[in-house]
Amino acid sequence: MPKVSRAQTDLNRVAIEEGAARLFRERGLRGVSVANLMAAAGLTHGGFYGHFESKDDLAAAACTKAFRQSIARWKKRVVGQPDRAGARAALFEAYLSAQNRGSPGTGCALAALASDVAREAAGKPIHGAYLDGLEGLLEVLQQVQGPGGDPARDRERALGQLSTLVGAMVLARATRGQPVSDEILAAARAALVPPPARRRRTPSL
Amino acid sequence: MPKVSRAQTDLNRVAIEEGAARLFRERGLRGVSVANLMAAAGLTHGGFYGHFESKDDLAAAACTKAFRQSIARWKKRVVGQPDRAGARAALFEAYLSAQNRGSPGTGCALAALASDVAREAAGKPIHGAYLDGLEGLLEVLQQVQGPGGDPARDRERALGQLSTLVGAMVLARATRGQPVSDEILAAARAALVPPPARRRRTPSL
DNA sequence: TGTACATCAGTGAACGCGCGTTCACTGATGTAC
DNA sequence: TGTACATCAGTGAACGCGCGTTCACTGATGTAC
Repeated sequence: MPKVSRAQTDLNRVAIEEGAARLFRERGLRGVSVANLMAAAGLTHGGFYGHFESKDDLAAAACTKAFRQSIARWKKRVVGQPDRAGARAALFEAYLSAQNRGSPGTGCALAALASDVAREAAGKPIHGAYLDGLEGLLEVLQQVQGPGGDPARDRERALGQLSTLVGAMVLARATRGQPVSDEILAAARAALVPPPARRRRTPSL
Repeated sequence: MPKVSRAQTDLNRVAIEEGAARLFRERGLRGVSVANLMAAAGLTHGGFYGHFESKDDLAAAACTKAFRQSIARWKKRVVGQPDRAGARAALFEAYLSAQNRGSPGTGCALAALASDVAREAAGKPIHGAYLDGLEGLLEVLQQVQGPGGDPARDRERALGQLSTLVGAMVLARATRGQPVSDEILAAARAALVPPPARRRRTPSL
């Protein structure tokens, strides 16, 4: 039909979404133009509206995609841990790493897009995508609380931990290159990972 | 000299900075134009460069001003509290309120500008202003830790608390209007203000 | 299987618009006498 | 105190540029026979 096969068209759409998921997290919703987004997929800007209704439409799709990546990564980290405390420690240490700080484009959308979503007009489609993503990450974290807590208490704990994780990451990124940036990540690890649990992570011969 | 007295010129500069401190926090550094900033002070855009070298220059000045406002407010809240735990509780409850969530323009610059500062190029003047502001707020929080902790431990605790505060606020703002937004603020209060200290705040007849 | 043709994904010029910054000009203010 | 004039804060048009979106066009693909 067109200059490109249907299969390639589908691949192009995926490439646009994946590039957008990375670029929006790196530079913000207003820091990337439609032309930038298409160029990242090897295309020119004119074809954009064959794939998406608007930039807002793609922003919501990219947000959903970014959260799916994070949720899958969190679940993968959780399995294979000996217990819930170990699973939490594994999540927190990975989240609060210098590597995660330096890679917003592949990191947590919760931290990367929070301010952008907060400033978007109320009706924009990204709000729903962000909310769903938050609930998805929260569910993973909630299931490694306890043991023995009631679900409401576990959800509250998970929300508190999520706040600390996200706050530490946005502050560490805003102060990148300064000593305090590392201090922030270390302080959040100290607050979230109790010393006994941390010691247990080293092989106990 | 010009159409306006020297005294009025100084007042105009202050008005531009104060409007900028509010607008940048509300809409982000790229969400406000020079024309918007000048209009907020009742002026037209052409005169901007008589006051500031560039938009980046004003952004740094506005950031410093915003932090000064927050630091003064934090200090004011701390004095008059019976003890350090009470002072922390007063700070946390005020910070994690629905009112603060709804007023980013007059709220904490740490939360409002974190993502914007993280995305600014390394050499931009706002980085220094943000760093100084963070240290200023941190100092207030550090001095109400303990009692009896060593300064390094107090600083670490304060950085952890700051992370939770900022993370809860950016997440609550990103989910404004949804039930989870209130849940986040409540969860952060539960994590930061221990139940005994909370109970002590109610008048004990 | 081979051919003729309709389809439509992608291209690139163009739309109106707002951006940060510059600059010739204005006219009330501050100063010199 | 009154007058003449130099100063410069503020104005608004203009600069080149990039934005989101539209659209006439292209030409390889998929289809009908």
